[in-house]
This record gives sequence, structure tokens and C-alpha cells, in this order.
Amino acid sequence: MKRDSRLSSVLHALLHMAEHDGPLTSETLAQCMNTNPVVVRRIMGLLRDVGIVRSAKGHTGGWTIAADLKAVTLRQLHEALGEPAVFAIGNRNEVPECLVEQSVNSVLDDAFAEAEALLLQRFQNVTLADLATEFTRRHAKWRAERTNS
Amino acid sequence: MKRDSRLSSVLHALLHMAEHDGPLTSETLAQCMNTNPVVVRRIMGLLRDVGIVRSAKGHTGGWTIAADLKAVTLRQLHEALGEPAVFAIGNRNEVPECLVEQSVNSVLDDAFAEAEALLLQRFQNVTLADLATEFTRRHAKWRAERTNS
DNA sequence: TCGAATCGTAATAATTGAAGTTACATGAAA
DNA sequence: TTTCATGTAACTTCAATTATTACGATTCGA
Repeated sequence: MKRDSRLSSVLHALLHMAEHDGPLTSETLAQCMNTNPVVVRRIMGLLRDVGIVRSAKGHTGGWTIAADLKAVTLRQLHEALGEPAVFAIGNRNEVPECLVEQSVNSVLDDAFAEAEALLLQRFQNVTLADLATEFTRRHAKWRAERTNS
Repeated sequence: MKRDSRLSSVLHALLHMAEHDGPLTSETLAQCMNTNPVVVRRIMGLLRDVGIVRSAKGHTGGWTIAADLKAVTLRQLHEALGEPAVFAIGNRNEVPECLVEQSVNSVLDDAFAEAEALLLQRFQNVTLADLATEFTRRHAKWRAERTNS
């Protein structure tokens, strides 16, 4: 299966927006992420629906962050994207009649549910502000290394 | 993408084999799982490579379990299948130059790694014998309910 | 007001990876 | 020696994401 990279994509876009004054166009964001403006609009549209970003048409239009960076968690973004399936591994048949298969599903489902709960927990504990901080740290380190050499 | 259901599939097959005396053919297992004998051979072949099952050709041939049910964990099976990717969600670009994207990847990777570790831990703690027990429990319950009504 | 810039969105194609299928070779048992 | 079974390569189908094309609807600025 092809992996869903939209969460990674929106985070990349949102951080660029956070580092930038004024709106960024779909075109600009698309170049930044090596993709197509329509893809950007599709994804950002979902975030607009839940109030995380705003869009404006026409000259000087584009996308801006509409929420406090400290208040937006990865979990909210995951939800805004429609809570896509987390796992690439799954049961062959979700509603089997066979008791053997039901037993297998039950045990696997438990394990996956636990892992997903942990992942979502982690997502809930990370905000856009945290990511911005992580970026600042890396940026400072990068500048220091550049200066030294 | 389509989800990888091979783990679920082999477990289903192995439990049927555990409940049955003598070898089962790919054809029988395939019917049991609503699939094609070639698919069964492909998957079971990987388990044979690590000694979990044996195969025999010709009349009276087929697949048999070659290991102690208590000694085979879900984790071993996952490994035998080549440790397929666990998540359907991933980074857009695994080796980005952009520092922003690197920051995003780093944080996401941490979260995914933790969730995967938990999942594999769970897999390690479940044996085929455990699954057989779970089946026995469900089977007994099913019979009891059948008798009552 | 006009026109260019920008989003909004539908429709469709490309891409990717799993699963399914066909075909045939190999080997073992009756 | 015939039949039944695995072994495997090659190819097709299927499902899901992502990319692209096309065009409509707004908004700003000259």
C-alpha cells in the first residue's frame, strides 16, 4: 500500500507558515513540498474546516494559521485529516464466521488497538509550538556547524 | 494501498493446522481462507524457511506444523514474513534537505517508533498456544450457547 | 470596470504495493 | 506411470494515495 503522508505534509506546511509573515499561496507551499497546488488545497481545506488555518482568494490571498501554535496538537491534525487508518497490517476478513479466524482477529485487534492508543497519546502531547521549538533548535545547531567549518 | 493481511492469514492457517491431524494441502487451506492455493504456498513457504512448518509433495502431502506451539510467537511470524511496514502513515520524504521537514520527520519518527516497539512487544508475548487457547475458549462458549437455545 | 491572482473542486490519470491467477516444472506416493 | 501435491515465475487485478488537468468563483489592484 502507498503510505498516507498527509500528516507529515501539513506539518511541513504549517511550520513554514509559522516561520513566515503573511499568507503563503498553495503554489508556494506546493513548491516547498515538491507537489501540486491542488494537493495542498485539498489537505489545507480540511484544516480550514476545523479552524486551524484560514484561506483568502485573490491578490495577496493564500493560507495563514488561524490558531495558537500551542493549542494545536498532532492528534487534532490527525483528526482533521479524517483519522486515516494507522496500520498497514490488518485482518484478512473483518467479520469472519469462522471461530478460528475470530480468535485470531480478536487477539490481533487488541494488540493494534493498544499500539494505536499509544500513538494517539503521543500525538496529543505534541503541539505545533513544540515542533517550532524543535526546528529552532536544529536551525541553531545548523548555523553553529556552518560557522565552525 | 491495500493492507497486508498475511499475518492474519498465516495465523488462521496455523490454527486450523493445529486443530487438525496430519497435513493440510494448500488447496484445503486456500478454501478455508477464501483465497488461492498459490497465495497459501507463498506465505507458508516463508514459514518453512524458518522451520515453523514443513511441506511434503505428492500423495498424502501438504503442510504440517514443525514447531512447538508454545515456542512460536507472533513476533517470529512477523519476522518470517519479512517484517513488513507496520504503519500506513509515514513521512512524505524520508531524507529531506529542508530543516523544517527534518524536524517534522524526527518528531513523527519518534512517535511511530514507540508505537511499533509496543506492538512488537505485544507480538512477542503471544504464542500460537495462546491463540489455540483463545479458540478453545470461544469454541466452548459457542457450544454452550448453541445448547441453551 | 477589467484583468490577473488565487482559492474551490470535480474528474481523471498515474503510481504503488498487495493479492490473485495462470502456467508449468518438480517430486513423491499409490 | 499416473496422479497429487508443492515450487515458482510471470502476469493481472485491485485498492488506495497522490498527481494532474480543467474550469468556475472570488478578490484585489491598476
